[in-house]
Amino acid sequence: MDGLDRVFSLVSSPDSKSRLAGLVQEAVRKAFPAAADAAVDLERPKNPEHGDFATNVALQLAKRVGAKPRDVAAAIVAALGEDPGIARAEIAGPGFINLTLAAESRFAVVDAALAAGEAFGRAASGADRRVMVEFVSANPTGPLHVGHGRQAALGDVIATLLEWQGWRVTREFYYNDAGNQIANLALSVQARVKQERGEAVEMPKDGYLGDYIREIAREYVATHFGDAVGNNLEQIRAFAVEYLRKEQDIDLHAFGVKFDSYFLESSLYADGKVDETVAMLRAAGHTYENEGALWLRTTAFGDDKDRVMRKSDGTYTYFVPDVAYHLTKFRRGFEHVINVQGADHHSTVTRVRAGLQALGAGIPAGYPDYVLHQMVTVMRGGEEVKISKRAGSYVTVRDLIDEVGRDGVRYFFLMRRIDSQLVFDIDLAKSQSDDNPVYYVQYAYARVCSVLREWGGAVEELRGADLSRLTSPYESALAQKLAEFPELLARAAAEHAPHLVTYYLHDDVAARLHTYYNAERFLVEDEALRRARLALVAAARQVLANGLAVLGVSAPERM
RNA sequence: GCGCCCGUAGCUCAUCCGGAUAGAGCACCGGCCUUCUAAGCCGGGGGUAACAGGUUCGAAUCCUGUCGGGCGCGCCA
Repeated sequence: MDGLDRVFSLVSSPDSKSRLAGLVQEAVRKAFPAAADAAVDLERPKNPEHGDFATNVALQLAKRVGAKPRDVAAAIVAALGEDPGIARAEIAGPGFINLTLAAESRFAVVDAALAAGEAFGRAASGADRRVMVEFVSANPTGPLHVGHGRQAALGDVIATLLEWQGWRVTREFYYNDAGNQIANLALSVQARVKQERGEAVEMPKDGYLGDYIREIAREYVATHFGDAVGNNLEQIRAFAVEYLRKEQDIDLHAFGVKFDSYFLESSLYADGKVDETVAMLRAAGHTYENEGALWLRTTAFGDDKDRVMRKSDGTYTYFVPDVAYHLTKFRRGFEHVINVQGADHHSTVTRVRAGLQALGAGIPAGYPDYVLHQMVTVMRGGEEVKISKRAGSYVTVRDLIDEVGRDGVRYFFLMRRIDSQLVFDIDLAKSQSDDNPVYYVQYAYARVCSVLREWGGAVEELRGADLSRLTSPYESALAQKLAEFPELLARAAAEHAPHLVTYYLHDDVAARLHTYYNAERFLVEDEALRRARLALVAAARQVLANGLAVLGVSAPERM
């Protein structure tokens, strides 16, 4: 039995939700054999008077078995019988069944968290299956902008969440290092190179105007010699792409994001993958020629208009290498692929999927998954910040990290729902106050560490504390929230929703800890009571540490 | 015009695979420091969940329409 299984069995211990759900399921089977297949969902009621768990199964079954919901609930409760883990089973409202755990079950999470340590919250549901998360994938034509930052944070944390569920994850970065935009980059740098050398040349139409183009040109001039140096466009292109890729790597490293693989669009041409894809599409019979261009009939696969594959000038649109690229993902063995992109790219979703279907290569219809995030705006001093000196028309990730720090930038990018627009408030992110969520959570962690330092908190000594001494409602509320951590991570992973983790850490753990500190004291005469309280906060510390680890945000022991 | 996302307290936002009295923080009002970080805590006021219909025992949540905001609609990527 490896570590993951061990932890999984711990959090699925006899006190867990899944065991209770099983018991209720069994009771339903006994009471209503005809409805034995009914799904039993347990939820955590918001109102503590409604017990530790509640199920609406009686309400859902009522119509099917032709009885009143409360009568159905009564029959299920009768069939449930006695169980040592359940203190009470009550029928409430229109027909909810509310289950209250025995006290020792309620605090079982404390020992589970202390025993599992850094692994608390991990699960094995991914079963070691492979999944690729592709994210950032910025063109090497300039510094990373704030949208890339949101993508970097989201992609990295979604990947981590999947790892915690037992998936084998590959983080991949796709470089569009071919095509018009790169040609435009090369021409822009070339113009600046010539200007550096005193020639009066104009910037190309639609050229890149940010200061970084000058930086690249200066660096190029400083390292390349000879009269013709400004004329070697291919060399300038290669130099500029290399320069910007290195820049992006530096920024991503500073942001704490690591990729397992980098895939170059240019390799698709070099390896014949683009030609192969075109040949496959033609052979599948979904292409046609019109006005000198080659088209793909994507309308046959749900698109609202057909798409050009090969332009009348003989070059391919970006769409063809995109399809070729996703074909390689499938052929590399990734049956599950998640692409993290800005919502401004949402039109590619249908198109790429249609192209993959048209290949007739046996790729499933919804392939790949997309996570599309909405746009980011940056605020400072109550006003929108739209430009940076270096990039000209946009704010860079580096600007944010330099000003706010890695932890703050990551947390703020993760804090909102993916499909909500995000306002990045620089002043708030920088502030050292409890208004700043990341500061608040990190502070809560530092303060737990301080309490345990002060009052003796070696985890080994706290395990096995007599938790029946914990009787305050603050304590059972905190324990219940800690017990939800594994479920919370499972849900965040399944829904690709890192923001759930930020709200959980802030509202459910950090805020409850502050309340608890104020309500109860640790300096108490009663040694056993003190140990029980310290064991509970030590479990909370572990949850905070693990949650922050998932987010890639540091957990400082002192602040 | 068409497609996707959003509209929840004065402000910033949670809740959304339908559940019980829609929750946090800020701001506002009133309390709480002999002990662990007061950078804190407790209590209070504040809601037609944009609007109008529909489905349902039950709708912020699902469906339809209207209005408002963002993004996209190229032989650019």
